Amino acid sequence: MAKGNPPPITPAAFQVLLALARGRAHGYGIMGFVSELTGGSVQLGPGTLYRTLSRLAADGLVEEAPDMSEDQPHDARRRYYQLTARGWEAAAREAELIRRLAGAAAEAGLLGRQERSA
Amino acid sequence: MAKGNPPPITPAAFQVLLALARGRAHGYGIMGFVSELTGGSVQLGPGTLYRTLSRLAADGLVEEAPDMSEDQPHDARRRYYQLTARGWEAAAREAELIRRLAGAAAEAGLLGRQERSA
DNA sequence: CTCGTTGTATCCGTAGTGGATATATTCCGA
DNA sequence: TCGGAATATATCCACTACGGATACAACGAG
Repeated sequence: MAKGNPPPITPAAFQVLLALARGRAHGYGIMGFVSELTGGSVQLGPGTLYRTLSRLAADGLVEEAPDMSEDQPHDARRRYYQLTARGWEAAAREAELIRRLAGAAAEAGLLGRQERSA
Repeated sequence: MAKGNPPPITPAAFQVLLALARGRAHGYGIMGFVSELTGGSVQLGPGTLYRTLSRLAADGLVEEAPDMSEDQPHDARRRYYQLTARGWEAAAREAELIRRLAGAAAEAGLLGRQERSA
């Protein structure tokens, strides 16, 4: 599972990691979260989603969670996933890059001139 | 050139648009800018760069600039590009999305807990 | 029991990416 | 001024990610 060199994080993979950073979730829930977060401008199809999940699991960045929903009636179809420690690190690394891009965009005047101290 | 529906902005395309948002530049300069901005974690190969530039130009998001360097000895090889109005809008739209992702990452605790008012 | 919905999984065509290669121009040292 | 290294653009090819279609299992409502 765990590989020596850090595998590259694709855009879709980051969306999944970001969704799971807020807590464990199942595939369908991730789809909804991404669509909602991005206002519908990013929509993961089932193909992309489940293949991405499989690849992230194979790389040891996410792992299947034992399904803890006690208030829900327990849906046997759902498969819950959560971040591993390595997954969290990878997500944080990528998030830092995203933040830098957003900063550069702000400096270039692309954003509505947010208050930026520096 | 200009198309009816807004063409999707690929990751590489956004890097190029972001670089050009700071001012006109030539291909090789864009490569260096992207590599420097991202600390080397993102590197556009020549294939990706020039194909992306061609596609952006065909979509009317960038256009060739007439080369205005007066202090430089004028290098005839260089081809300068700059954003069009539509290119700026597309870049701004994409930058807004990036900013939202960064915000979500911060809320999830992925970033080093930057000061966020809300 | 039956039907529509939820949820997961796989397949396939398309497109973006990255690296190698080719070629022309400029710069610099001998 | 001659030649070689570096700069800069451009194209080609293999690989992989992506998106949509499709299939199928399990749940809930009537």
